Amino acid sequence: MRKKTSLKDIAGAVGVSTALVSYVLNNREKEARVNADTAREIREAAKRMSYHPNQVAKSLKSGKSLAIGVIVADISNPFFGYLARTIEDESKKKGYTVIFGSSDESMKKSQRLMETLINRQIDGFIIAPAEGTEPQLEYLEKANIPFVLIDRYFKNLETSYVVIDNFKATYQATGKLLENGKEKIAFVCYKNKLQHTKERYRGYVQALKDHGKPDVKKLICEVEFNNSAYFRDKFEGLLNAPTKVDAVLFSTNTLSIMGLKLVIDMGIRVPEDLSVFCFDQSESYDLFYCPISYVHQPLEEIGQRAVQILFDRMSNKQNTYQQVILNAELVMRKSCGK
Amino acid sequence: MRKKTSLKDIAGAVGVSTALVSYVLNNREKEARVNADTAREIREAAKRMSYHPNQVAKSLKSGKSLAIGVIVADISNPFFGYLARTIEDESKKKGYTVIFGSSDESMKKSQRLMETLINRQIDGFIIAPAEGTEPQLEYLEKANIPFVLIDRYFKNLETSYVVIDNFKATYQATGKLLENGKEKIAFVCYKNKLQHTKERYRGYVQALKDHGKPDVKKLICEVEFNNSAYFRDKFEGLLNAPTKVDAVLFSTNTLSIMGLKLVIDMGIRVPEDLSVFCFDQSESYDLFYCPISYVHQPLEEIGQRAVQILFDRMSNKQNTYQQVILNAELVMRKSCGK
DNA sequence: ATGAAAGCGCTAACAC
DNA sequence: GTGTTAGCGCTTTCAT
Repeated sequence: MRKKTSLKDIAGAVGVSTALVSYVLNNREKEARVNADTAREIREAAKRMSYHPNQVAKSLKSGKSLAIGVIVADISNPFFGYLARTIEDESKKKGYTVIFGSSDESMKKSQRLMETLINRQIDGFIIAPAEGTEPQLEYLEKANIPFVLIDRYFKNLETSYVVIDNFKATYQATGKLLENGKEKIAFVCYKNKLQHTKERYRGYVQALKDHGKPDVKKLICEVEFNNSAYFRDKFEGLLNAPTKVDAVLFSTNTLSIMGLKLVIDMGIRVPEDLSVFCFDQSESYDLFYCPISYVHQPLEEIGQRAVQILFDRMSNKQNTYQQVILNAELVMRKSCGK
Repeated sequence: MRKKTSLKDIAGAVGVSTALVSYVLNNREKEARVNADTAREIREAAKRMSYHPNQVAKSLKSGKSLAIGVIVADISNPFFGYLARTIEDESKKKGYTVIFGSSDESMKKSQRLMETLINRQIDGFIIAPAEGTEPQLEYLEKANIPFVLIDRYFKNLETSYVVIDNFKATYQATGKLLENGKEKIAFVCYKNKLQHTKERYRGYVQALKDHGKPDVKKLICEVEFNNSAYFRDKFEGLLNAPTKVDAVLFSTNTLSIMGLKLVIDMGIRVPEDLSVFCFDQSESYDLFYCPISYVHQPLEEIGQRAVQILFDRMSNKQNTYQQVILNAELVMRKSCGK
């Protein structure tokens, strides 16, 4: 069993042309008015010879790959894993295959990934874009390859996207901590120029300002990606500083986890010594000794909407940009004190 | 900018044949003795016209897709997410694209996934096989499509695989609990016939038997996949039973997490009231109020070895089956009492 | 109701 | 050194 069965093999076996076989196996026998008996014979032969249509040949012919590319920062991060899973399920329903790739927030890797997928004639993209990837998106635009951004977007680029209202999310979370009487609320975020990062930052700052606390410089801890040693230093420094932080708001799930580990290591008690507000979701928020309050993103809806928008675009049902801003939900637990 | 540039377009622009363009852009100008100037012109034109080789056409021609398929239970489960990430990175190094899919431990979904990927002319598979998928693997074998199993394998099927010594893992973990003086050690596992499940079960039972405790019936909690209500009932029942369990060994990460949540809800103190030993890895094992002991699988090595074996097979360097059994590592923390 | 044939983009054997 | 051409497996138009 070396070689795969092709349409031609079946045609030969049944004694008809490949055209007929093609019609029948694509269930288009009616419109092609194929004889019912011939059709049956073809189907039987296909089954008997265990025929599998060659999607590569189909794609070459049709110009459609029936595949979409999904670029996230890291598929092993549960945040993206869950998003990816939703996208996978949703796309499968429409007969599409999904090809995932991790960019590690790197422009270079994102570029390579995108090229690979473009070479594979991907029909569309769903992307959580890394910093500085605007030109890559502009290229997609120029090349007329539909795409939808998730999680982040670029202010100066008109695209479709599905994100949450990040400003509101941190504004409200900070507000809750303030309501609970916290005076020195720290904010931990990544250092980058991505829209979602900036919005979360703005939301936090604005909330403090609106409560007569414009002096935030010493409360903010900006750290680099993929550098946990740096994070440790920086955050430990903040907690030990004379500022005497009494609450902290983490702006992503990875930061939250790293932060909580350090909190344990330092023997800091939550919420007695420190109130904590996290972001995204994690099993750990339930398992930490003090149940963690967090900003919950509707990942399933984000994935579904992104797929919907992409498919509308790909099928030309919709050729305007769609911009969806969803609300995050504050899940209140004991960790933000009282 | 509607249509993509093809070899022919470049050939036309430069005024040469497509053959030359093909040689040059595949860096085979030497062996084809292409004029250096012509080569330069071709490269320039390719760049100028932003040429991207059509991988679909290449695949059709060559019969190789330069893609491998990876089937796991659920890409959103960090265990598989991490494994997937390793496989992605490793494959990318060799110029291959990876297509992931989640089977949800369902034979049907696994079957559909496999067909989709076969239609796409995938060059090889890495699979964490679901229960009852032996026929699917036999089909791959017959169709001469290379594959490597990970995490699980089938005793009655000769295949390549990379797994851990599951018997030893639970045997040793149970041993540690016994050493710590635990008398009634419960075991929580999924109810299925997969080899890794059975081995973990056997390891636990054997350890108790070797310590003169052959009576394990009342200590074992077997639960169904994707049924957390069922788990809750069953496990809560076990903890409340007159048996008075003083330790519990969970046999997967998902069971561990569900179990720990219940332990918290029930107000059981670890390790005072109950010692706990978990499986796989999770951020939560560090963040639980009592650091959790666990059986750690070398995920990175599993992924790397699987990719290596698959590529050796695909390049015909190796046409025998490779069976790798790695050791898991016991990470000892406070949760297993003293 | 069915078949012949062109062509999707690319490679490679062969001719010149 | 370079061009011509067949063909990978499939779809689809046009004859018959």
